[in-house]
Amino acid sequence: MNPFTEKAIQIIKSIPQGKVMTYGQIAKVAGSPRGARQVVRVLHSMSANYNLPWHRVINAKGEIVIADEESAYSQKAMLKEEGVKFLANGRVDLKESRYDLNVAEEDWI
DNA sequence: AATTTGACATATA
DNA sequence: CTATATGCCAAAT
Repeated sequence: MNPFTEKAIQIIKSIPQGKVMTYGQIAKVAGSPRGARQVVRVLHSMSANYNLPWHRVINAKGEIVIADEESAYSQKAMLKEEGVKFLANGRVDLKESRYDLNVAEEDWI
């Protein structure tokens, strides 16, 4: 694994309940500002193995754009359970629920 | 090894 | 707001 993937996993695991992060943010913090898609891959591929809270990862608009409707529905339900605020549009309130994370490099791994 | 593929982002019109 | 285009990089095939 490259550092990016490792960091991405750590970051995702560190997202607290009631908070969400965007793909772009995770990628950026993990070291690749344009690696949003890798975050997607990491999630989908590693979620089963690493027990990642994939449901706390959404796109930059706060909208759930997941291909699987069941997954999207579950995600929304879980987020609501955790206290994430949803707007009337069905979007997550990023202003309130986005988890801004600053990495100190050595703290990870 | 080479090519395709993604739970996407950002820019531009 | 929608639509189209382009970039991006690791995992999967």
